[in-house]
Amino acid sequence: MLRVSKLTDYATVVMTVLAEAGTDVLSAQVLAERARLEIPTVSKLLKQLVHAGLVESFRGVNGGYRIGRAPTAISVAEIVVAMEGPIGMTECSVHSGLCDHENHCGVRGNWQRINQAIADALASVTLADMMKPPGPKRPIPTPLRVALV
Amino acid sequence: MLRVSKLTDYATVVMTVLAEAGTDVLSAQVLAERARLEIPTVSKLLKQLVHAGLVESFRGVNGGYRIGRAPTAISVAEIVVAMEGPIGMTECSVHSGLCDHENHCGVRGNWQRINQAIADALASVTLADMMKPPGPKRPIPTPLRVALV
DNA sequence: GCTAAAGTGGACCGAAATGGTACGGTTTTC
DNA sequence: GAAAACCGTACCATTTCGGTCCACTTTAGC
Repeated sequence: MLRVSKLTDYATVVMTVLAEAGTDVLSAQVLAERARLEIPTVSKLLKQLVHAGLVESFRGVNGGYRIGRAPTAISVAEIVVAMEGPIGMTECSVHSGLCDHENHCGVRGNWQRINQAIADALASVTLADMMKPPGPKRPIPTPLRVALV
Repeated sequence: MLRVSKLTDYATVVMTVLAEAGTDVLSAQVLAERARLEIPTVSKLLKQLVHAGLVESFRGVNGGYRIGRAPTAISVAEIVVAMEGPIGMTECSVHSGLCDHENHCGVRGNWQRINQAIADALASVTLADMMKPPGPKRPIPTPLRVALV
C-alpha cells in the first residue's frame, strides 16, 4: 500500500497537539500523554521535527518543545519531508545514477511530474487544516487545487 | 521517502512496452528484453497485472501477454493499486480497527481526504500519458485538475 | 499422443527498512 | 550539586521487499 510511515503519521498527531498548545512549551512526557503515544517514540520523532525547524526545543528543567511557526504556515508536505526525506515516487526521480535503466527509461520524466503533483497536494494542506474536523463537504476558503500538468 | 515499490515502478515500464505492442502477444522473455529487466521479475509482476485485469495472458506455446485495454483507458492509479493494494497514506485510513487511537485521533479524517486527492492525481494520468515524453510545458488536452477539497 | 514452449502458483531466502527501546551524556533551573 | 529534561547513538526484533527457483498445467504443432 502506498503510504507514509507510522512515525510520519504520529508526527502529524504530535504536531497538532503542539499547535493546540500555542506558544506553551510541553515536555516529551506531556506530549506523549496527549498524543497517547510512548515517550521514546515521541522523543524520536520530535528530534527529526526539531532538525527540520518545525519545532523548537528547550533543554534543562522545565524544558520541552514548542511549535516553531503558526499552524497555518506549516504544511503536511513539510512534516512528511522532515520524517521521510524528499517526496519521490520512484528512486530514480530523486537520486539519479542509482538505476541502470535511466538512459533508456521512458517513464522516468513522467514519474517526476507525478511526484510534483503529489508534493503540491501535500503542500496545500496546512497543519491548521489538520486540526479542524474533516467536515463532510465544508469548502476550504481558498480553492486549493493541484494542477497535474 | 514517500514512494512506490520498485515492482510498481517496473510495472509501469512493462505496461508501456505492452501498450507500444498494441494487440500483439508478447512472451515474458520478450517483455523482459524490451524492458531490460530479469524474466522472473517480469513474470512476477505480470501475474499481479493479469489478476487485476489490466493484462490478458495466454498459455501454451506461443502464449504470452497482451494489454487488456486501450492505454488511454488505463490509469497509473490502477497499476499502483494492482501492485500495492489500496492507496492509503495511513494504515487506519484503509483498514479501520487496527489502530488503538482511532476513537480519539483528530487527524484520521483529514488523512482520508489527502488520500483521495493523491488517488485522484494518480487516476488522472493514463498509461498513454506515460508513453509520451514528459515535454517541458506541453499542456495536456483536457485540463486534468485535482481538487483537494 | 508426444514434446516443447510458455504461463501459474507457491515457496524460499537474503537484505533492507521499520518500529520500538535503552543508555550514557549534556544542559539548565533551583 | 541534584534533579529534570533534552540529545545522540546504538541496539534489536519484526516485517517487508526484491529477487529467485521449482513443480505443475496448458497449448501448438508435428
